[in-house]
Amino acid sequence: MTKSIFNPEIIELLRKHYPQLAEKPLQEEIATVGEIYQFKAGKTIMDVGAYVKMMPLLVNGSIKVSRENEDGRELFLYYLRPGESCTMSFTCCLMHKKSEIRTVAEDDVLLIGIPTRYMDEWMTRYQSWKNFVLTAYDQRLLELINTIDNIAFQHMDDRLVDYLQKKAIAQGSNTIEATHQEIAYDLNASREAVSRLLKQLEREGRVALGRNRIEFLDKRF
DNA sequence: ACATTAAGTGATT
DNA sequence: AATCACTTAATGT
Repeated sequence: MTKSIFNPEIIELLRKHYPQLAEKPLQEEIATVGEIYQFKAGKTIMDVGAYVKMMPLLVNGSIKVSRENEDGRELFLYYLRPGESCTMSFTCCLMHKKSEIRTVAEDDVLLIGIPTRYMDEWMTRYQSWKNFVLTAYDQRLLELINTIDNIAFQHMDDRLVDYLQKKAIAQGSNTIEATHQEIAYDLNASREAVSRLLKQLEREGRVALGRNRIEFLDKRF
């Protein structure tokens, strides 16, 4: 059993990235039971089927969240940004369920991990915690509905642009480093489809293409 | 120079 | 839109 030590560094991170968690006792409790974790780019943080033992509060970097279906095919869902937390982990924690999703560090990641056993009681003890969780849920749900729309209506071109924009934001650069194959895998599409759509975007002057590289020329991101 | 991997293309379903 | 078969281009050894 690890001894809980009050970590003032966490208070600082909370103040900076989670201003909505303003209650002093809550901050102090997080600083006592929470731990700071670092993950290198590309590292899997939580895999499908694993039991969730902590809830992450993302501080730095981006986390790619994707789902894997029965055939082992992957589908990109969304990116987590600093100030956001993984909605899935709440449910998984509370119900002691295995993870349905995989999370991978898109770039170098810094997060505060909170052991799952506190989720429940904080919901009743801290108003700001409750709000934080519910707001996160609401936002994520809306975004997922959006994603489902895109998939259901099979607008591959829109899905691709959406994906590229999110990836650009997640990587904090207008130049994306990825192969067409990798993108296709994330979108559950064929490589050729991605190549053709990217070609078209290039003809429209929206992107510049290179091997392993897609540069966004659009200014809005 | 050669092998390997990424990307582009046309045809077919 | 997926798959196939093939070409072309870029990169590593």
